[in-house]
Amino acid sequence: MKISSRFSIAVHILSLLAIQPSGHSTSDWIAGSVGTNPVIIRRVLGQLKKVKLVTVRAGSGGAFLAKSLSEINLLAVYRAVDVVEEGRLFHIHEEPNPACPVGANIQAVLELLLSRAQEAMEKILADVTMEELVNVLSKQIEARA
Amino acid sequence: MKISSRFSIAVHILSLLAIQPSGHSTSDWIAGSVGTNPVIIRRVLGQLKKVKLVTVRAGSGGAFLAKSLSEINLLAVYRAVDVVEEGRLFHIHEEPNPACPVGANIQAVLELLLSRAQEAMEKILADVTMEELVNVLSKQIEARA
DNA sequence: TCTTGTTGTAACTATAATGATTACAACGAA
DNA sequence: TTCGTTGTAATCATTATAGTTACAACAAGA
Repeated sequence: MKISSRFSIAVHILSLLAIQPSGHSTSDWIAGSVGTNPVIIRRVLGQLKKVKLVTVRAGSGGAFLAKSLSEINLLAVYRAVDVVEEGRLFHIHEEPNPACPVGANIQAVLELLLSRAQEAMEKILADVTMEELVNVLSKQIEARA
Repeated sequence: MKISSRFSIAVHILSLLAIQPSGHSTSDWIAGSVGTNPVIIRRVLGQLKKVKLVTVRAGSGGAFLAKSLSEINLLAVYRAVDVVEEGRLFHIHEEPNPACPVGANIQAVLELLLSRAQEAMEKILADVTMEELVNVLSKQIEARA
């Protein structure tokens, strides 16, 4: 099991739009940087557009950031691309036997404990903004230039 | 995307073995409590056996805890059933364009930041023992009895 | 020793998600 | 009006999950 690469692709797209704000960022051009098909990019852009993280120009083409980087955190991106149903990172088996004491109560206990683990993960995502990420990325680019 | 229910099934099995240590815990009987097929149970038991969390009696049948509950934490169970490849909760797109500054560096940055999120989640799992879980479960059982 | 119930596994199926791709109508600016 | 682009549907291959049948190997009691 892995969380869909839609998430990392979305972060890649936002980074491009931040670092290359002047360019004509068409789905074709973005796809060239991400290494995938333009349709994949359009689909992710559609999801980012729906939550107003980007604007996309139909017809003439091009995508643009709709918020400043400091206003975008990774959890918002993660939610936007819908890679994990909210509160449902762990799949708890759905039909334990209600006639068995353990079966009747295990779901509630697992939900309680596992949601904590999930929340810890999401808190880290919420605490990282695209601004910080782009800073790290820019330093990395300079260091290897 | 969801983390396979093998994990929650494994926790269910261990809870049963803890709460019902006297019984004859065959895969058939366990399957009745979990609400699935005995073969599913045998496969999970096989994984738990491999890391010495349980012993299983071939022939005459039955599974038994091989460690005390306080020695088993949820991360060990999670690892045992192999639901997430180590360090790979997030699938980072694999072929960004090395000729593009962002493409050439995004993987390293994402790996750094996302592994932190993953580690935060796993730390919670590591901090919960089966002993604590069974305590919570037992209280839940009593409260609803 | 034979019988019985169980485990361990292979093989197969159905279902769902992912990622890629083709195709094309709708759009917008030059 | 043309041309490049977006938005979206449809299709496909691949993979993982969960369930199921089948059966050899096994262990212990009768």
